[in-house]
Amino acid sequence: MANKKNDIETEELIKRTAKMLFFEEGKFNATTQEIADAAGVNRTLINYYFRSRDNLFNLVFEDAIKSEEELRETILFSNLPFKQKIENYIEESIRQAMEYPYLETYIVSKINEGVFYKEEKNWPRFYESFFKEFKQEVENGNIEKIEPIQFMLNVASLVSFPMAIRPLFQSMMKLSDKEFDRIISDRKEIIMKLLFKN
Amino acid sequence: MANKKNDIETEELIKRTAKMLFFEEGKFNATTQEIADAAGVNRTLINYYFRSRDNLFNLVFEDAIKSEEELRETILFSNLPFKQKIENYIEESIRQAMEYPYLETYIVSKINEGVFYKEEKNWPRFYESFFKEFKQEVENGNIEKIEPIQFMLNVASLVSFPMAIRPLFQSMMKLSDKEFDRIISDRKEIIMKLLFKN
DNA sequence: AAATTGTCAAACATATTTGTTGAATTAAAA
DNA sequence: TTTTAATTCAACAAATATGTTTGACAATTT
Repeated sequence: MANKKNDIETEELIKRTAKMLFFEEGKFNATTQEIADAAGVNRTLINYYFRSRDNLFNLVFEDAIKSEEELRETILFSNLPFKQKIENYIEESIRQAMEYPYLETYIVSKINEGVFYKEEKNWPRFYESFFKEFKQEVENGNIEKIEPIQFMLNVASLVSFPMAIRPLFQSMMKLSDKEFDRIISDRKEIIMKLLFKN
Repeated sequence: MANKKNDIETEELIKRTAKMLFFEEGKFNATTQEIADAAGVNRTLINYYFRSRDNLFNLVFEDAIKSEEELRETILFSNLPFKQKIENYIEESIRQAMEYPYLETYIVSKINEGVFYKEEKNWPRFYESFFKEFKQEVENGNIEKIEPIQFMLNVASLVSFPMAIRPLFQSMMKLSDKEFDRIISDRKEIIMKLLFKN
């Protein structure tokens, strides 16, 4: 059994193409035809492999959520010192954001459409150890005293928002792609200096 | 000539309803039928007043852009001291964001769809005076030395992002509406402390 | 060689949405 | 009261998107 000619390739190709259209080009409402064209395959293959458009969309969406979760988890729950964790997180977020500029926006807009968030874990508890470390840093005088959740919001905001509004911001400020990329690259250091006292 | 019965009301009602659906409820893909239902009028009236769906959408979109521009301009180019300006801007942004939680996301997603940004002004020049003031603040030691554009990104990010990801963040962190509103309300002070040294 | 699998192509049914039209109704203006 | 403008209703055409079916073809297993 298994596969012939193209092996799994085509199924993966379609998924990857959808991913590219969504997250790299921001075409959130791509039709099956557009996806098929971009992938260079027949439209019927989308139904052949994924049964329905919704199915494909959900698969891609869950992949996206998962990859964001993994990013958070692997870094934030590592054994590195707190400050190092944050630094790695910022770095990795920026890297991901440059690869998939529209990923954040896509997830947000999906949630807005009512796509429910899979809540397998109890996040507040999950974050408890992280919060503990954070409080320690505050006590040590390395971070201004605020709620941990506000700190998280600060980090996420400073990292993700610029990418989310990239098209708007670029056209407003008349920035070339290159200029914007440079600005983003400079952000890690800026954000770190904002978040930590020393 | 002029108007009978309902005066301008209905036309305005439809526009306001669309605005509500988009910016308060996040229904970015609302159909003409949905808008008509929400407004309690017949669907044909949308064509009657706005000729086409696109037209209505563009009107609402331009209104949105304009109100954001006005917000920026009236505050950032006032005669208040720099720090006061920023404080007012944050305050007003938060207020607007609580009234229209999805406004920011809507604009971003529209831009992503390729709706061009009306560039009547040359923003970089427009911001020059603001940049000047900023540099003065840096010299006075009130703000960490960074590029003005990075400062702007910081402000916008810290203010707008939390609202943009509200649904995602709330369900992730299991926060009630009330709790989240409280967190947002606390942000002004937090952001100010982050941005200014003293 | 025969059966299976992946792929394409064309055609079709169905659903959804938009925009239009014409007739009827209501209420206000003249 | 007559006229006019706002509004509803029903029906329809056209466009677009989805999902299904069927037949063909090629390549690969069996």
